Amino acid sequence: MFEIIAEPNRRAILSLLVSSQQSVGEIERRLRMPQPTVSKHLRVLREAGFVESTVDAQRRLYRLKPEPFQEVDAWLAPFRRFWSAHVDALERHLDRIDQSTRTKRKTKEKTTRPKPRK
Amino acid sequence: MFEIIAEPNRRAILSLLVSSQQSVGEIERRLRMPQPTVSKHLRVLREAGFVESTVDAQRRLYRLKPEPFQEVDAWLAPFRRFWSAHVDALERHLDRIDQSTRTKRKTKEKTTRPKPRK
DNA sequence: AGGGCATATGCGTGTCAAGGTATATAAGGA
DNA sequence: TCCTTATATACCTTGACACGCATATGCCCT
Repeated sequence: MFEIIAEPNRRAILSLLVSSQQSVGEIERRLRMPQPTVSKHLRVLREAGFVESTVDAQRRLYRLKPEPFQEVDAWLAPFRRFWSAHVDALERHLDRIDQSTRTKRKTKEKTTRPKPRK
Repeated sequence: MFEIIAEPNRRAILSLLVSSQQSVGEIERRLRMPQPTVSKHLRVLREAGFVESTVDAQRRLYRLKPEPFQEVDAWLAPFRRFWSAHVDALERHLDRIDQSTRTKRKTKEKTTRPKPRK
């Protein structure tokens, strides 16, 4: 599953689909990627459950499926608990990325974290 | 960065380090992985900023660094907003994984669904 | 039916990364 | 100093995969 999102073109496709569903041609056009490449990546994404497609005449409309993303999130969970212990230097980092999100998150996450034992 | 965590052995190492820092020998022993393999993966992880090491006599103690995980989380963020629109059957799933996080997130996120055009 | 558009698939090729084995570096203890 | 432990690196081989190109499949329209 991680191998799927390790491929930059596939991540680009996923990021494109997050706004709304797209046809193969639209993806090809927006990402300036040869059509067989798009189709092949879509196949991989479909078989991995990241996307699904519906038929619209000759076109196929692709859209995201939530499950794999949740699995990634689930894998990330233990590490999230870990890094919330290190909220010092990374506050600045998050500030740069998204000010408002960081602020909200900060108010609701307290730093009660497992310490390194040993 | 995604290529880093795409490798199963590396994910195993990261999961092992989440509890506490470990020496190369401990990782080798616990994961039953040849020592050069461990060292090579640790090198990749170190150069990608996932881990750092301190010297303890002849040993090197490796521990996690938070930054790359935050980046993964940041990449996941837009998709998280997406899948929270599909919160039906997966509610139970998330409940099992992390009760408090899910609840908090849900309160602040609205359901903005892309509509099927056509 | 035939032609054009939209998408999928097959094949050959090059690249890159992981594993195995051997060896190098370095610190500790006798 | 010599030996042992701990970790890192070098070299080679192999397999997976992404790409380009060509072609196949399928639907629409006239």
